[in-house]
Amino acid sequence: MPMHETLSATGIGVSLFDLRHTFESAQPLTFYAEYNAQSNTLTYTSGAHIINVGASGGVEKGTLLVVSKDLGYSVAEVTRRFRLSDNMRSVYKRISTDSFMRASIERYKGMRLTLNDPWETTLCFIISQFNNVKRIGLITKNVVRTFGPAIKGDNDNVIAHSFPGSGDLAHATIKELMACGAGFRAKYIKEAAEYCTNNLSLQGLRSKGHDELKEELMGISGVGDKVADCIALFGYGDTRAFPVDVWMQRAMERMYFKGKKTGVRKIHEFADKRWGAYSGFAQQYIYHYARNARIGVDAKPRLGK
DNA sequence: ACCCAGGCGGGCG
DNA sequence: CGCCCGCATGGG
Repeated sequence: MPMHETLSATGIGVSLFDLRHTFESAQPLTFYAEYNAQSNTLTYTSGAHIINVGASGGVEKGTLLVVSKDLGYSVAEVTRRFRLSDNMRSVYKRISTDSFMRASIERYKGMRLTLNDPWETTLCFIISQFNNVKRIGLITKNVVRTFGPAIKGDNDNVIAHSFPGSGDLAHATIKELMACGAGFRAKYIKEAAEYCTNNLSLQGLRSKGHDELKEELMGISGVGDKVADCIALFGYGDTRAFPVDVWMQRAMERMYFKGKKTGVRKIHEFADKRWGAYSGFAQQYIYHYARNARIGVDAKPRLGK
């Protein structure tokens, strides 16, 4: 009879932190974590660990309550995952380049970039292609439930699944992946899993610079320029990365190119010149604002002064 | 019914 | 190179 492991908890002081905006801004945790808006709490897995995070207090100054069976691991995990060492005051100073950016920062103040496992990020964003946020989450959770190693509770009952590693998916069949709803991405998922298990060490790319990192990532089946930017940003913390999806393209054209059709290359050049190593932060604020305000679809954004 | 979604691979010019 | 097309599927 194993000793009953009890949960323990501790609080971390945070400033300029908003759990809801962070969760809702279509980063990897959006696709496989569980968020409770009522209690402002988030539950997710990290390896075989189950982590519970609750945010309280204000956005300017608040507390992150961490609850788990292994506090040492979990506090380190939360600190890394939510990039708590980012000084948002200086980030905002660096990306407040115009009234649109100031409006987005004001509206989504405290939204953070997250830093996730490279393979988890790769899988999430292969699933993301030509897809919408709700269905990305649906498919990702199906894949986790189907292929992720079981996490068992005190009664030996399955209470959750770890995120499946590339090795767990390398032997998946197309049929099984289709049953998860992956559609035409099933082939990409299988090929990417095989490649990242047998031919490429994602962990080994951590020391690469922006350009070489993207180039290596684009060697993975189902990973093109945009998905490579997402993996670089959310999986490696490469904040020079500036993913341009359809929402970003429309918003950038509307806000910075007088509404004219503009190629992704030009948009990248513009972002790099304007925000440099902070482009990834700028991107997240532009993306989240654009998607919620439906910029370029059916509404005009209201700008601050 | 119709259009769209955090795009990519492949084929063609 | 760049351009163009098909692609599974469910939400709005």
